[in-house]
Amino acid sequence: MRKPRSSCPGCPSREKGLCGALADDDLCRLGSVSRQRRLRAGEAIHIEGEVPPSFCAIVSGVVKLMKSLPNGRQQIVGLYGAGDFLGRPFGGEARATAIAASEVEICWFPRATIESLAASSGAVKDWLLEAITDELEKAQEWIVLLGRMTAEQKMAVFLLQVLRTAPEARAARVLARDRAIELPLSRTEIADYLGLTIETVSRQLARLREGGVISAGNTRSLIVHRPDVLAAIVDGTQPQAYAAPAPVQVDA
Amino acid sequence: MRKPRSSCPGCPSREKGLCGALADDDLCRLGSVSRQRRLRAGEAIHIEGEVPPSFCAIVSGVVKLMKSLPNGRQQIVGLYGAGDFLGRPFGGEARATAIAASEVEICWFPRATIESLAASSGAVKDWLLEAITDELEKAQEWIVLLGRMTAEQKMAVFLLQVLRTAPEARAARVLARDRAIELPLSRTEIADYLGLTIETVSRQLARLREGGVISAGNTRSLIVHRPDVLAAIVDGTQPQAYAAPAPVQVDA
DNA sequence: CGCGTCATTGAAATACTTCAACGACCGTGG
DNA sequence: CCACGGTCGTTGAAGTATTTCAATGACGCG
Repeated sequence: MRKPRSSCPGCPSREKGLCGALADDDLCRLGSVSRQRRLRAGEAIHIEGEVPPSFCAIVSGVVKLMKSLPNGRQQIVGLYGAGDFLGRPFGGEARATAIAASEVEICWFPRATIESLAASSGAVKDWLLEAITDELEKAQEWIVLLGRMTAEQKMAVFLLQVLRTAPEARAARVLARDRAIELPLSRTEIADYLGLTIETVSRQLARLREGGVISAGNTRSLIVHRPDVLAAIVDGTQPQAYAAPAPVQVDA
Repeated sequence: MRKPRSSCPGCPSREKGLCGALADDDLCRLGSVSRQRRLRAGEAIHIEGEVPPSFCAIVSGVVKLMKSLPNGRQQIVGLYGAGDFLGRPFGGEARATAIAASEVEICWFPRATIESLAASSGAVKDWLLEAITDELEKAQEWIVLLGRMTAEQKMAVFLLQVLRTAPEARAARVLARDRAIELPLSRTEIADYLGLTIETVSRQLARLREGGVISAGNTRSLIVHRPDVLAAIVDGTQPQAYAAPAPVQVDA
């Protein structure tokens, strides 16, 4: 009957996520009511203004949290990946809409289960507290980016962030040259994330390409030749013209 | 020896703040190690990169949380007032600098006390969780403001926010006409809050003045004649030219 | 093959910034 | 008391980054 500690093998929530903070019997309780779900890109998980009936953990894929303005413009206020948790214990209705940005697998629990789990377990509250604190810190960094950075700097931050969260990031140093990356977002989504227009995003990428900092694969992938230049752009060194093109050229 | 529930009379943390969530004996424990402190505008409470030795509750005044960029530009990432709590249970070093924006009174506790309090009391954790969740939601709204709003809209949001948090806000409806308000921030601070330059802030206020939406007191105070116009500016109705000047004129 | 979506590129418009000068306010010290 | 210097806010003019509008190109799918 009991689920052993080794249940959900390979699920990112088991190690770094919420489920790792759970005692065995709580994990069992959660496991018995959880349901896996697979979403296609564009499908909504919960919608602004509605009370989400559930919490969920992201098993794989990327989810974007968005807010819309009356005029129809949108802004992505958060991005979540494998191991991240979606939903808040307090707060009735959702203040933003969560949508799958790629194909996404989620693990899905009734609201009441998590709430009673949190009520009985200090460890669960601790985990939630820490997760939300992290999220707040990221949000504050994003505030700085949106308030005080140029389009060029925003683009550089974004690319470095993708570099950092790429699958083989731990092994290869973030500043290693000539690394290929997959962009988790479309141009429109990048624009909504960085507070720019899609055209500006496109032009900034073109500029980086011309400067030899990156080179294009297809639209969803590219190679970052000079992450050091991206970093220099972010802290405002590297004023305008980029350094000499990457010495190591890829085949072309 | 025990502090009765009626201790710290008038302190905003007792009703809506953390101290309201405390059991009597915990409150006593906290009271015995707390110290009041008064800060002048500009004094720092804790500094980015340093481990704050303490937590504190704001008794009166306004505290700004700021982050600095390498180029020296600054961005306010949060604003805290009476009853708000400063400091996080997790997280060693502070990720931002907290500075008194006005004359401020704080109630000050050693880090260890709060941490042990949180460890033993579920109610304290709940309070922290709720407080941080609120803060995150505000941060996300600010992300939308910074990413997608024009200077005019940002200014309108700011004025409405001041209107909402003004002392007599509960009594007078937020949308009541001709209310006088005190600005809690200097022009420079408003600029750092809204992600603008000081000149743009000044010009937007001038425009609102010309349109009869507000009128000037001294630099730190003004009268909002038409909060409804401010609201219309925020949702993008009220394209450019403002409505007719306020029918009710102040003496002049 | 043609259509729809998504990305790129160009040219013009514009919102905001930057640079600069000026005015108001405030406390200090003569 | 008034002159002085400093900080802070306002205003103007010029510059620039980003947006907007518009056209074209690439890709995928029926």
